[in-house]
Amino acid sequence: MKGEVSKIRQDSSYVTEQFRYIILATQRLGSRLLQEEYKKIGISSSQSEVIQVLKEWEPISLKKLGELLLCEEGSPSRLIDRMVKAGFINKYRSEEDSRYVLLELSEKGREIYEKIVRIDQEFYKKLENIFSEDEMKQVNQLLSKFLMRYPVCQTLRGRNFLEK
Amino acid sequence: MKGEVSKIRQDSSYVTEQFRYIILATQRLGSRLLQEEYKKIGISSSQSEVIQVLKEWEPISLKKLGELLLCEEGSPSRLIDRMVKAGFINKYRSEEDSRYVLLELSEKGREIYEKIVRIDQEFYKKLENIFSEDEMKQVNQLLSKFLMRYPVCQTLRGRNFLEK
DNA sequence: TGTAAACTAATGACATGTCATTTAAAATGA
DNA sequence: TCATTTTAAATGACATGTCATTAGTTTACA
Repeated sequence: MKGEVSKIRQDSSYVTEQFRYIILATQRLGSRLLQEEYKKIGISSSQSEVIQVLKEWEPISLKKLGELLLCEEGSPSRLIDRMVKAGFINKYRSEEDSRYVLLELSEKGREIYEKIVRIDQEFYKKLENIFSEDEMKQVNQLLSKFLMRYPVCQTLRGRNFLEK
Repeated sequence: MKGEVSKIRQDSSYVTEQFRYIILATQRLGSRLLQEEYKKIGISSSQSEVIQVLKEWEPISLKKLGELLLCEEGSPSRLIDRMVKAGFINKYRSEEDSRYVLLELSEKGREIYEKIVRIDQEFYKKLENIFSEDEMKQVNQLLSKFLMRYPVCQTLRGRNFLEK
């Protein structure tokens, strides 16, 4: 029986395949759990990430934002337009260089930032109930070996999630 | 300076936040690297997953497929329609129960399956150059603690990526 | 000084993922 | 036997992610 055969595979390729899908599943599940909470305050995960990056680096250009975001590459124009429309962000052209758009959180954006922080802290508590700090540190260090070989490590360093 | 402050954080919440984003970055990077390869043979990651699931479980209903896929929940009608259109999959109504649609790989689907396997094996070799088998096993076991608490573990067990 | 190159942002087009709703078929129960 | 409930699939609507192209501004260089 076909399903049965793969059940007993223990070759390294299988472990690697398992690794790949477990990382995928973990990310998706984590993302879904957070989306459920963010939805209650009327934002998406991507918007949450934008708000947190703005809180820390505002005012910031669209390009710089794009460099710091994990959720999208390039110029996140449409995501930002929707957030401007929703009232979370103020956007204006730079007076010094009209190529640049500058972004900052609005009052509403600051308010929702506080809610995001609470949601994230609750989510982190859930994770901390499952994993010890050492276990997470170990995973962080191990996966960093992979991440450091690619340009995404710049984004992570920019966000202080990876050391130099 | 705001960026500086978070750089020296070592509290557990920070480790957890780091963990969250490193998992996200790892999944996205892995996904992107694979997409680059899959693109060369004219498919997407989701289509690749569908083809691999069909190869192993065909013929299969849309609903069953949806249960086994990590890339989408519910009834993946549109993804399948595009793959039927592209010639990878044959689709027909069940004679026993017309609610069911049954799916199987076409000849073209079988051919591309062989290419997918090669792409995946190359990708796994890359991962195996970075991580030892023990390291990946450890990550698999650790993240399983999280996955097992949620329904996604059924999907993973169905795919033989999680033990009972 | 004027042109070309480089840079930033926006847009087009499409696939994907999510959530809700609708449609059609089968099962259940009175 | 018929009405109701359940099930499987399809569709609507929207946000997101990707890749390519376009438009406008600034910089560089001859």
